[in-house]
Amino acid sequence: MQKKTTIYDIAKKLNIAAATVSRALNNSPKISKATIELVQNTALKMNYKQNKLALALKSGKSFNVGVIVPRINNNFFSSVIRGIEEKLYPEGFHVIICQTHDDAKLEIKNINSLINAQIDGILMSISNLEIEKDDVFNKLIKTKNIPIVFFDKKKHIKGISSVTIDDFKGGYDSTKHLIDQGCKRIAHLTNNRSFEIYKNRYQGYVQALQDNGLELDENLIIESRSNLEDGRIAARKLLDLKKRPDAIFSSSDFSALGAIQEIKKRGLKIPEDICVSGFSNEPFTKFMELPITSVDQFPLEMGKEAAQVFLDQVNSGEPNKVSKNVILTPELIIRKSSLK
Amino acid sequence: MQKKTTIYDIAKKLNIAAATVSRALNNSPKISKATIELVQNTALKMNYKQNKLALALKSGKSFNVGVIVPRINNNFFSSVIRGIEEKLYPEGFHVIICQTHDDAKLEIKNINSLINAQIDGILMSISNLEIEKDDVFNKLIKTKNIPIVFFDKKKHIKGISSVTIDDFKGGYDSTKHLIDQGCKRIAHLTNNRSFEIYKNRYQGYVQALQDNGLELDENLIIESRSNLEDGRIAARKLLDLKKRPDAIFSSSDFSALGAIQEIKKRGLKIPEDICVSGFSNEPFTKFMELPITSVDQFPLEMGKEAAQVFLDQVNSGEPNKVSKNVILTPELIIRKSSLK
DNA sequence: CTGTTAGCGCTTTCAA
DNA sequence: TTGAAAGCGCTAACAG
Repeated sequence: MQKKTTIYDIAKKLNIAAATVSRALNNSPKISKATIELVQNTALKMNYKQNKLALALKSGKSFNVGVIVPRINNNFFSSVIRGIEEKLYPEGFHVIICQTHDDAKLEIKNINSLINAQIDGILMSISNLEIEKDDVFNKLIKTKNIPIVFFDKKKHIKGISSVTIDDFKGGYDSTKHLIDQGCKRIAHLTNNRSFEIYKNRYQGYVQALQDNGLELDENLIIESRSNLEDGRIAARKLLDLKKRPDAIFSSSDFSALGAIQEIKKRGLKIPEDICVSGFSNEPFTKFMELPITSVDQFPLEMGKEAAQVFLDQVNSGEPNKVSKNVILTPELIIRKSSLK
Repeated sequence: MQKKTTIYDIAKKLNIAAATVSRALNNSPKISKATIELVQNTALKMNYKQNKLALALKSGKSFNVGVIVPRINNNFFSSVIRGIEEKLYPEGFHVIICQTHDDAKLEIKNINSLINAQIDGILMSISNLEIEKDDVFNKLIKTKNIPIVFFDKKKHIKGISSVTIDDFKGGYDSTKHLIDQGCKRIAHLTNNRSFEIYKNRYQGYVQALQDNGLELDENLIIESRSNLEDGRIAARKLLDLKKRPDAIFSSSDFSALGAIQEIKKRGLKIPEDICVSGFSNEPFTKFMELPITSVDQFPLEMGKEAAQVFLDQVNSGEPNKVSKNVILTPELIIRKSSLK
């Protein structure tokens, strides 16, 4: 194998100083056109590749940003990531993706790994609240001078920016739509309401009921995680009630799908007997034989916004002085599962 | 903001040499227990974090490996990545994920970005063949001394390892199963057969027909990409034939789903009128009201194997001397869509 | 067991 | 317009 060519190799070959090569490569205005051209041509010929590591060591910037998400194999997160990439690539940043698999320990580990890798910032959807995150983040902000941007799931921490959607509106609109369909007993599949997103969707649901003179029945509110199995279990509970619901607003497409499977299994008809709506507008909601009403969170936009906030902070010079909270507006997508 | 602490800060505080600190931090056996403990404790107190960049610059290794895939938002690729992570994290490597979105230009760009980031290896599912990849890769292997491992989609290049599944068997088994169901006119949705995976699935299909005395009808073979729309289009063509098929073996779950949608739209019954099977065992094939027969490619295993091959090469000292071709065995998962 | 020194590849003062 | 030299943080060879 042949050694990588460095600016010294070029310098030696041309009998000039390495510093000159460096400047020429960077198109410094202080260097004569002739030298610049000469250097750049020889660099090309010698197959020179800049060593970013050295640059990073020197400048203290790595031009890498870390993105932490629970998992990448769903449309929502992978779209957010795509949005981040689209915004950041042109600026010369690379994107390092880490998955937490909803494991708090792994999340902390990921953060530390990223710090070690000298990333210039972290964009993340926080996946755990049990550990005293504030400490971790406060240390992060103070010790290093690294901007952090939360998207989707956030925690309110001074100095940390966030990009979220108006989950309250998402919950409100979904519920209102079900009410408009004539539903009177609307159930809600919620999730850990320590997370703002779930709390807000829940509150939107409550408000819509209230605004329309419907009573809040605690029996119709079930906490479950965002997966099929939990959706099925929740549906079972609801269908076993003496007075079963005539609609379900789920804060997750996955549990909505689970619920649908269970409802059908019992021989009930959707939307005739029970209307169902989900949240996130995952592609499968559209592809199903029975397409599912859902709320689009504009993940691509969310990613772009998060990246923009990061860029703003980095470019501001004082990364953690300015922090910003962006709230995007979601859109209810009405499909067969709730359309009587 | 406070400057990051370096080994020099620790050294100064303890009145010892930086080298000693470095050794102590690395648990060198040449250092007294007392010093080691002292150093490590002060390091902890001073909130010292090793600067991996400096380490990388020094050692020439970054402990980062790059993974390049067309996209991360499908189960297959995200599972492979998960497998890679599981194998590599414990070894101290980090995983940088890049998406090509099937764009050849972007793929080359990604490779170069990764090289620039000084990654220690590349694991990838190659997504384009049109550019003279050999050159790119040969240069990569010779100039740098970086191991490359192909998984899923590969190209046969000397010195490059690969981990794939036995696609021939996947194609053969699927077709044989359809034949066993009594199907006589079995169509095949293939894809660009310049890629070995599609060629092999196709050949398995052909062989199964032949072994069972069925004739190969070119009209029943349609080239399409792995998405719903292409599946629909292909199905339309097939259903418009004078003698329409009684089964479809698709080399993609996505186009299988598209085909199913089209078949239903025409009022035909699955599996009664037409049996359908896909490839990849994407989760939705299981969740559908009509679960789809598919071929499991064991992506988690594939990722682990690819990572192992990478580790073997790195640890061999001469990364590109040893290359290895691993072939995993797929499994046909039979579901309603093909079970008469 | 520990210190000194050099060097990974690059940029950036300071001088010329 | 260019060169010399220092330094980013770390490790490793050599010396003691």
